[in-house]
Amino acid sequence: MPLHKNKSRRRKRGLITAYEVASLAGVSQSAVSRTFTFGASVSERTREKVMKAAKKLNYRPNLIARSLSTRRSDMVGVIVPPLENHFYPEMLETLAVELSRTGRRMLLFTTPQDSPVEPILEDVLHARVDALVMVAASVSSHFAEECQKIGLPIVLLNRKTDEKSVSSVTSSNKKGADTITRFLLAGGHQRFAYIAGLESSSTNRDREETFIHVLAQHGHKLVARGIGDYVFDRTAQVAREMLSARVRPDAVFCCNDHMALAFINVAKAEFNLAVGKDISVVGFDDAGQSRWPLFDLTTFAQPLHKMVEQVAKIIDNQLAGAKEAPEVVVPGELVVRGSARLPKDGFSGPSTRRIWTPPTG
Amino acid sequence: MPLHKNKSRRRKRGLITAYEVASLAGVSQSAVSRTFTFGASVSERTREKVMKAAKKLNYRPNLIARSLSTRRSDMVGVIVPPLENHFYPEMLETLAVELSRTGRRMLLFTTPQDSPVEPILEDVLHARVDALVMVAASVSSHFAEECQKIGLPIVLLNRKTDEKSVSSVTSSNKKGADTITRFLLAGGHQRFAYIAGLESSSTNRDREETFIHVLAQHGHKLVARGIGDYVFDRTAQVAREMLSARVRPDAVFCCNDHMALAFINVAKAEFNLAVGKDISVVGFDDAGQSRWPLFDLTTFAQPLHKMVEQVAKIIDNQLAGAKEAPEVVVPGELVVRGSARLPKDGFSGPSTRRIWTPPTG
DNA sequence: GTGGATATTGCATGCGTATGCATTTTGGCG
DNA sequence: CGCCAAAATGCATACGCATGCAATATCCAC
Repeated sequence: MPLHKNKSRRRKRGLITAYEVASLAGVSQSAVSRTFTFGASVSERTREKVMKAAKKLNYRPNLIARSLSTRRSDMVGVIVPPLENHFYPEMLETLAVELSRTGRRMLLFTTPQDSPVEPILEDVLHARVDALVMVAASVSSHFAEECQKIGLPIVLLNRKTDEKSVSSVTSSNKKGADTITRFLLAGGHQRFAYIAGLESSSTNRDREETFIHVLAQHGHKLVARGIGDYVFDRTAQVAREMLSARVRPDAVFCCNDHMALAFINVAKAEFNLAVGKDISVVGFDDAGQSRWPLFDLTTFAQPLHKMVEQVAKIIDNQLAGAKEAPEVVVPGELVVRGSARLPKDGFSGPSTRRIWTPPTG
Repeated sequence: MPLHKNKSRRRKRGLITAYEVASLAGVSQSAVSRTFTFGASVSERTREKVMKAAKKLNYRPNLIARSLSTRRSDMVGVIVPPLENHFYPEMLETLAVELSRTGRRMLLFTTPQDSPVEPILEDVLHARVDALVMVAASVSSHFAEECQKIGLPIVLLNRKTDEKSVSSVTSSNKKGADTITRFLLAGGHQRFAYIAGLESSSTNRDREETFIHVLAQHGHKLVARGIGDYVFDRTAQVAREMLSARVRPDAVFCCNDHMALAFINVAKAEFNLAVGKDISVVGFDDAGQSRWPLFDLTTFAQPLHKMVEQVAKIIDNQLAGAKEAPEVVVPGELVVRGSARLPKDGFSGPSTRRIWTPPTG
């Protein structure tokens, strides 16, 4: 059956290859490869011939094949926590831009609420990414070792770890919590409450410990504490209980903006409170919604761009052979809006963005 | 020097290969490959030997190499619009789960506000993804042809197109707008306003045209119209103008929830209006924030999961060789909350989730 | 012009897996 | 125990590109 013999490899997905371009351009496949490899040695004349042929055939190097050959995929695995907290979509977008800027692509993995990351990590490993960014997640020592063994750089974003082989980028959580506490104290508050995120998270620990500590230094302790687990609905429930209690706090520090937003929702909509007057609420992150008129949240801003830049830099260094896994802490600042009563002084910055720093001394 | 002869190629990133597993298991590399290829022909005995060796060496097939060989990357390119609108992070998460469920990984590309997708598409193409999902974006005919030529399935999500080679999944925009309009009419409203998204989007066209049309059928026309471009700040500005105008609308249909939230923010925080009483605001999507106490937004819910399931199904079919590019429309429903004055009747559904449908006839 | 240094080029091979094909083994049945 | 179909296995090669190495071509100074 010669009919079937039609071996014209009708490749459905098979695109133009370097060989075909080489053939059309009258050069070797190597020349084509070199034309598309930055820094390779090709004469201008050859390059032009190749480019012309490539354009004509609409050729682009097959990145899969390139990866196999170079043993680099130029892909970075990114693991994100539940995106309900809008700070993370923002981080994700920032990360996407930054990775793209450094010539890498992003393989995204999400983690459902309350579920462990471990199973996902398996997937990520086999995808042959060049590096791994874990947003607001932690790593087991087992996995950390595993990755170190195969030379896969891991960067934690918005979390820290004790693993020496794992890098991390956070903002100054302790400094932030310290500033917030002093800000609330300077505002003359008396009854402090804390709403915790996941208690296992380093971020929560740093912020809460500092809050408690500085309060204690000034002779205060919490009148209430709730656990929101970084989840809106749980936090809303905590808020209801806290606002219904005999002793109602007049200053609530929420471990992140997302929970602060939940708190404000309940305070305003269900308890008809004037937030910023009847009760002060502060958050941490400076997620976009904090600027929404209904929230107008005073919060310690994490410098998203700088943090993400650091992530990219760490990845670059590690892939370039750096051995140390840095633990980067980027400074943030307290953005003052209307959700908390104001101290008399300590303000700075342009009028559009009010920054507060504790009085020195 | 037998010592040095230990040619154990200390590859930095090079992991265990099928050959090494084969060697340890005492079989051929083919056997190893077959063990890890679903449906391949291997005896139970061989499989066990291989698995044992694989486990011992911590081996997993190199997906890059597999892709090169099979000409399938099992990656789907996903292009998302700015995530400021929280409906999209939700969609993204849903999509991530669904893709993962069907054994695919997600290569994510974001698009900055107000910038064209075209340049990104180039990137995506060269990444050798098996399919492309474009969320709330449109395609040029040029690109559509290009993709069809190389057999790359494209699915638009939350947008339609005239390109016959491009699939799309949307919810019933016209039905939704129709229901919303009748709901507002049944609620006895008199002065209608519309806030448009990007005027070039099919979604906006469908919703706006239907709104205008049904209003006209009942002898009404808009008293105001603004363009929010799906952007919070622009919408807030539009809201300010609209609420300051001589004739203030009593029913505002926002083309999506995100803009409705912006509108409510301004109405409540800046104009001190009781939304749902002084003025009715409805949206479209049922983004998570719509349920927040401060918004309590009445909105036409797009069935996120079903839509995403359809996307996965289309991809499966296309990769299995299907030629038609379906245009799927999934039905949604009006979720009634407190942001708009209620009609007397027409309600159904469990008490926890109030659904309204226009009275028949 | 000439020699030698330098830039360019092509050849051949490797990256790690999947798979067609030929061969061997297994299993079922008489 | 033998025979045949079916299952299992191994061999060899392709996937598309990058790159070390050796062979040429080019360039520059003298």
